[in-house]
Amino acid sequence: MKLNNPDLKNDKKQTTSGKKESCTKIIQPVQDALYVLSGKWKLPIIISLTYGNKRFSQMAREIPKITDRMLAKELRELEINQLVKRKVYDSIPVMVEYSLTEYGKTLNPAIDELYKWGVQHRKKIIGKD
Amino acid sequence: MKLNNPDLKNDKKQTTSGKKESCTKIIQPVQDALYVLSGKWKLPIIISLTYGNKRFSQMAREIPKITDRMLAKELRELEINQLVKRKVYDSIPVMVEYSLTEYGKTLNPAIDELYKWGVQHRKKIIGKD
DNA sequence: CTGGATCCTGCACGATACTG
DNA sequence: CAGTATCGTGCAGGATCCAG
Repeated sequence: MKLNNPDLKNDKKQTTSGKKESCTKIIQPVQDALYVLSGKWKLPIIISLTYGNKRFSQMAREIPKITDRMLAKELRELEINQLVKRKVYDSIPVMVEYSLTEYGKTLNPAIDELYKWGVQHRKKIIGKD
Repeated sequence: MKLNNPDLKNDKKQTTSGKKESCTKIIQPVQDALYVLSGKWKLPIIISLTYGNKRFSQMAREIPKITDRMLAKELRELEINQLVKRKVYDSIPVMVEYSLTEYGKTLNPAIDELYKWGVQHRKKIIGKD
């Protein structure tokens, strides 16, 4: 299982607004983030968990159109990347509770901005159709 | 050429922090955003352009590992989605200048958060290797 | 210099069936 | 309930060559 972006290499501080420095310094960390969040379902899963700990079937119901296979697969990757925690209760039948790790919660500001942009974008697209 | 997320449908206001409402209301706009930004290169291209208008070959040099084919393809999609402007100068040889539209610039906050998270993440990963 | 045309490959993702 | 196993497929994206 691949854990890290194979291109991980350098490091530097900077913010996207203002400075003139080489944009590749910005691009690399963004690509690192995209790598961990890659795929169609990781952000939806994370969002689902920011609204409370959930069980597998609960998430499967809440996330539109996701399949069991993809849910299981992406949850596994998110767990490996320590964004998601998995807790098994030895009841019958088995019950599994998923939750965000503290690290996972640090994605919240980024998700929030994406959400806000998405809302605007949706308005723009629907408006002119 | 597909322009819009085929699942475009509803709309509502909300922010990711705080409220209790159904998370699917959050998921949909985020997926809309991801749809427009999909692929390995769209954000890197946009970032490159937030640091100034660029010509094709300039971007090809600045964005690590991108191929001419992908650069052309993704620029086309970004132009269709009105995030990027394309201006042709009738010189010999032809010169083309790309720039962000005002709309494209509205992605800045989201990119900035992704960048900040990416920097932290890179530190975390490199730290424990 | 700015791309387009072709060819090729892997893998992301879906569908369906099955299990402890 | 919480997944796994298997199969099939499209398409994203790389490599290479060509063109106005």
